[in-house]
Amino acid sequence: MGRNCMNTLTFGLLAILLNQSLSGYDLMLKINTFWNIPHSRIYPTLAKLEQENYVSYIMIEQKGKPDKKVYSITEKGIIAVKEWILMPLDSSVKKDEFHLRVYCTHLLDKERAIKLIKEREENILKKIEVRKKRIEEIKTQCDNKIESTSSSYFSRYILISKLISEDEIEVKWCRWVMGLYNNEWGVNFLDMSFLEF
Amino acid sequence: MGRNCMNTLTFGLLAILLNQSLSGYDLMLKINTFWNIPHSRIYPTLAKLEQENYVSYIMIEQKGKPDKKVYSITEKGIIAVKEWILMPLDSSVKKDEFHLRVYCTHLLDKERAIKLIKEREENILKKIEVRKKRIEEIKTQCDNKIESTSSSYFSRYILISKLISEDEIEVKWCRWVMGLYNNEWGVNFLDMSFLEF
DNA sequence: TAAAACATGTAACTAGTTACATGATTAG
DNA sequence: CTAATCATGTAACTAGTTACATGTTTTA
Repeated sequence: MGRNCMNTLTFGLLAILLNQSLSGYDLMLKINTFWNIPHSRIYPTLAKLEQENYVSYIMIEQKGKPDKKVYSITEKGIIAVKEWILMPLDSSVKKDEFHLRVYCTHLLDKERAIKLIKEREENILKKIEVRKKRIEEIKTQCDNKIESTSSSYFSRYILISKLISEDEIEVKWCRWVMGLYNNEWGVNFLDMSFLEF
Repeated sequence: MGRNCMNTLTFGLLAILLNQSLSGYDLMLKINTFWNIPHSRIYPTLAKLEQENYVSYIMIEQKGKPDKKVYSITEKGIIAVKEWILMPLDSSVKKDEFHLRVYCTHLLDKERAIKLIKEREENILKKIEVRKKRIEEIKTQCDNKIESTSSSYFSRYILISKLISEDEIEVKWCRWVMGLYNNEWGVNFLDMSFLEF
């Protein structure tokens, strides 16, 4: 009850509510940018946050759609986020099953290996398209200039830039690997020229 | 009992055992390259894999150290890995609390924001050092040439190259963001010149 | 002399996934 | 007419974390 119930998910929800008041359903959609959480975790967590006064909600009746609870962050919630953002951050390794498969590519013949890498490349290219549309939306919303580092547009802009840069480097890596499979290498491939970007 | 008990962890353990026979303790250390798993999950999982004949073990008595079980992959285990590596891979978003904090940087003053980014940069630079040592070990082990894409050195080499490239791009991003905080930007910073690497 | 490394295991907990449950509207 | 979207919730499960439990040797 009175014990500390704050975890990454609760801070994630509060972080999103900093910028706008949203329903549990919309929070679920938004938090999927950060990591995949199903609604089955969102709703009980919001109920808990509301009990502990980190958020409050109002019922909104809709026509043609079910009623919804629109949540807003409280003063207590804002203070909690400000404390959390400066807490020591553990740099744990993220689980990525693709990396585990890359570790086993030597088991595959050339065609199957290239298929694995090609599919990855295509998935990432699709992600980049979505993100570039998102960045255009942000630019439009703030009239093509970000007034200061204390604007939430700034945070969103630097984050999406990070995600795109990581995707772009992965596409380069995919192409480098496919090149290696197509014999575009000699004994000198170990000088890692791929990394000189 | 007879039901399918295979998950990402079981395939992770089998993938490592493909290259070398190891104890549960050493498997725990190795799998930490991919994601953090404590020994409390490793030991019961290995017992289950052994029951289902994906691995086998021999007891090794040691002087000055506790006895250990050294696990090896079986034929059944190798077949399972070969099937798994081609199974459809869900491209789910990885949980990264740092990204969530970046999303809130506009709440921080310049000094605190730079501290957050600087600490991230330093952590990644340390990771890069460790990985560059690892890549040198791999190069030494295979006498500075990777004979073919069917060698396990190839898999390990392309994987570590991927991790290093991702770390390097994140360092660049950190420096770009710190530059923005130090007013190295005009209205045109939105042209994303950072991404032209 | 305290901590870390080596080595294996279990217990109790929190986090995350999948399925069950309901029900209207809209798009293909 | 079937699936997707909007909308909220619970139940049952698997995955992952932290703590308990034991014991030796080596390093700081």
